[in-house]
Amino acid sequence: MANANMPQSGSELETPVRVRFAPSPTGYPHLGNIRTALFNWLFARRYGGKFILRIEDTDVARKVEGAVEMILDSLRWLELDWDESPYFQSQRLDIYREVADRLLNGNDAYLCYCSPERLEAMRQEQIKHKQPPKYDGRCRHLTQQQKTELRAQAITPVVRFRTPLDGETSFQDLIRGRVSFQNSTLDDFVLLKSDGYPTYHLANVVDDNLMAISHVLRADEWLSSTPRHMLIYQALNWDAPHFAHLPMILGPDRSKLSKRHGATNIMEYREQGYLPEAMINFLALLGWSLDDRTELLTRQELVRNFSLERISKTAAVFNKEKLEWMNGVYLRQLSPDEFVQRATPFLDRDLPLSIERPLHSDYVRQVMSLIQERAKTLAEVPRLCDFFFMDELQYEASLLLSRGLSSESAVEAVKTSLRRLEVTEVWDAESLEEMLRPLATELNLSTAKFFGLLRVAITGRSAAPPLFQTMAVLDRGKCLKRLTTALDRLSALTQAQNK
RNA sequence: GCCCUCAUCGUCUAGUGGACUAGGACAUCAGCCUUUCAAGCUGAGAACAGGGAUUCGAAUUCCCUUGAGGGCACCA
Repeated sequence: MANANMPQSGSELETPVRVRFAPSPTGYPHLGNIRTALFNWLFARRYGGKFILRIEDTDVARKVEGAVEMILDSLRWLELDWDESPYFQSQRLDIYREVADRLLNGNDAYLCYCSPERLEAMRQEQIKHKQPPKYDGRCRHLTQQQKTELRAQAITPVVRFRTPLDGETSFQDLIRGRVSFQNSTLDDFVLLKSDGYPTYHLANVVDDNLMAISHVLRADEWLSSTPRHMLIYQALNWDAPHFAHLPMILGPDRSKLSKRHGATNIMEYREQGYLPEAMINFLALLGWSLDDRTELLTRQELVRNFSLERISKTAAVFNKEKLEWMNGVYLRQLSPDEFVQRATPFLDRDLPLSIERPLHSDYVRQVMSLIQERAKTLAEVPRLCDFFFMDELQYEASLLLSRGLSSESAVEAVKTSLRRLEVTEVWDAESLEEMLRPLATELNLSTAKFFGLLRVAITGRSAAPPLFQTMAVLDRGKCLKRLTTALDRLSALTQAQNK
């Protein structure tokens, strides 16, 4: 791999590292956008450089309300802090105009009066004839007289770059090596639109130069526009930054990430209960690896070890199961207090409204200690523990009779349990187990059947945290009440069966 | 259609000519643990796209084919 230009350590840098994340507010940021932001951030932090945020809002028509805030919120959520307050290209129009004029004066650009309709028709025609769609250059060689006439028609022209007709343009990509393009396959692309806004190509080059960007780390989809950018740099006599085109993140169908791939907006992962530290770890491993075995890395470890050499060239399919697993690992690593703190907003949000707020924090703490190792996301915490908070449990009476338990022995078992529990002195998990385990033998039931029965009676479900701990957290009153209810449901069931 | 890029288990990846009977992780399956679930532990199956060439020796280098992705706007 060609890494001659890559910084080896802070002291050997030819120029300070300055990278940027340059999203356009035409949509909400998704996994791919954020992965790009992360790699830029890691690169800046690794080499003691600057991470710059630039909003590329040069498309007035496609601007999405709230997108800028969403971008900033995403970066804040993941703690990808930027060093220079966000730049907005829409506030720098005069700068691009000036550079466009300079290109015009140097004959590296020209005014084009072609209507969008003509261009569209031209493209259709080219596609129909299986020709590559390219601007045909009609306005490239206008005579003085034609120019005067067109100017008189009050059409606002666009500025197009005068792409060399032959030769080739190549550049060194830090990840892919040398990449070359025949200029003849390029066309005279637009630099300045008729609304006075620059296109991506112009604004991008101008700002990267003005902001002294040293390395452009961007997604692979930009690779084919890089020769255009190189041509602009050359025409302006500017040094180009180093380029590194990152492998794309693909949806499960192996196509570019888009709305139809589900949770498109990165903030939805927060809603779904993913931890930012898990997101960072997971995203870092999409296209980068430390070695042949390390999966779990802290932010600090990522910063210390990140390097362009270890970025892979292959596009990666986003694998949600692995994210879930990793999130579970991070959840279990949290201290109990921290878990409570992180889970509480989700409990407030998703527990049934009938449950009184605010939740009792000591009680929540006890419940969470039983839930922490069972959750893969914070969003599933409420439904894992709602029975701890509810008054009435909804469940099918038949659920009490799993594993071939007869209703007669179930009734007997619940009755006996109730009698004993009513007089149990100490209500903690250990005492409860000491009392109930021998009872299974006494009732001539397997522990699986007996405890399974009690579990459904106490929690309303067949899968729950360990029975005795659950009973201990719920108080005696609640447990006895639930057992009584279970008894009622069992007799109702028996009566129904006998009819 | 043209241009560019990429190609190792289902998925993320390790691998930079010999240490590869190709390693790890997720997922899957089986077993253990166990009052259920989860976690944990043990184990299993699972890949170098195909064909040439270079070489004493190719997952690793080169070429071709195939496949995949991206780009070809007054969008970014």
